[in-house]
Amino acid sequence: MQAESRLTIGRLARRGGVNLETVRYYERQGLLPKPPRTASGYRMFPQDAARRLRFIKRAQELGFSLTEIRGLLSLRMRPGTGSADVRARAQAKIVDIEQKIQTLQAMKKVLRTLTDRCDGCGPIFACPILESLDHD
Amino acid sequence: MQAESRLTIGRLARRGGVNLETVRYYERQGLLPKPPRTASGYRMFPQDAARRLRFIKRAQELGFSLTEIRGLLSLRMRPGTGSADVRARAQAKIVDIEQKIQTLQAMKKVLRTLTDRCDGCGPIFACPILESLDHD
DNA sequence: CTTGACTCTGTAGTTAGGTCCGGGGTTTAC
DNA sequence: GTAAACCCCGGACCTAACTACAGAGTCAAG
Repeated sequence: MQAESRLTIGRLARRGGVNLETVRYYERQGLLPKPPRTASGYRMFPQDAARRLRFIKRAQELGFSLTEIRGLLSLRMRPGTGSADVRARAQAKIVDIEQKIQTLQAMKKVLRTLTDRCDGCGPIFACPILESLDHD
Repeated sequence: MQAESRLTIGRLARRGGVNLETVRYYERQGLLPKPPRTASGYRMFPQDAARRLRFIKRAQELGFSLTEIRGLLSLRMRPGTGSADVRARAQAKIVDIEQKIQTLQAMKKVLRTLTDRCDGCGPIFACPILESLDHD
């Protein structure tokens, strides 16, 4: 009925790799903007809703809660109003992200010494592996 | 009664920055080894249990589930048996971690263009910010 | 013009990861 | 030696983030 340029909820769910009910849930939670409806009440999502879904999923895998993700998604510039606030929030998020990266890098390093050194399985006993990324 | 070298559950919880009940929960879930008990049944944890708690918390913030964390914690070398398996699992985790790092770096980059360019708030309208870390 | 796949709303159920509570023993500090 | 603070266990409860269902309307294919 509609052109291919808009997605029904089912198509969107498949493209975004999530359950159909999840799409509705995200809409209720304000993570997806309320889409226009057809005369009969069907939701018709813009194409880029799928990208947004995938973004949400990725951010979740990185430990962001839906509330935090809502915050991230709201970080878009409208010229004039509130740009200083947006800037500040973005900067805070950057710090947050940098910390995550650092912790992950520390984890990776430890895991790599494990795979490297223990290749021939030398004289290492139960080395206190993961405990080592502590220091604070 | 006991020397300072072992922790009661309450002390451990405070040092690890978690609720006391969480410690018991983690013990049940096999994330903390079952500690020895005093004659009256009190748990006495070794000092490094606190480090382990903090590790768990951090890993959670990075999006690892308790099940995955249990897997990470079991990656310690016992010479001889199963070291090839451990090696393989560690390598898989490294790949996993690298992906997380990459996604975070992409996020960070986008946020930085937001804070940098929109400093004087130039001619940018609602730039499709976060959607841009998509490409796959 | 009917049949099967899709959609709607609203409500209920599920899972992971905790958190709280009550009734009871134990330890420590005054 | 007793009150405050701590610990035990088992089980109920809680929040976030889904997921399923029921009962009814809609759309597309043959």
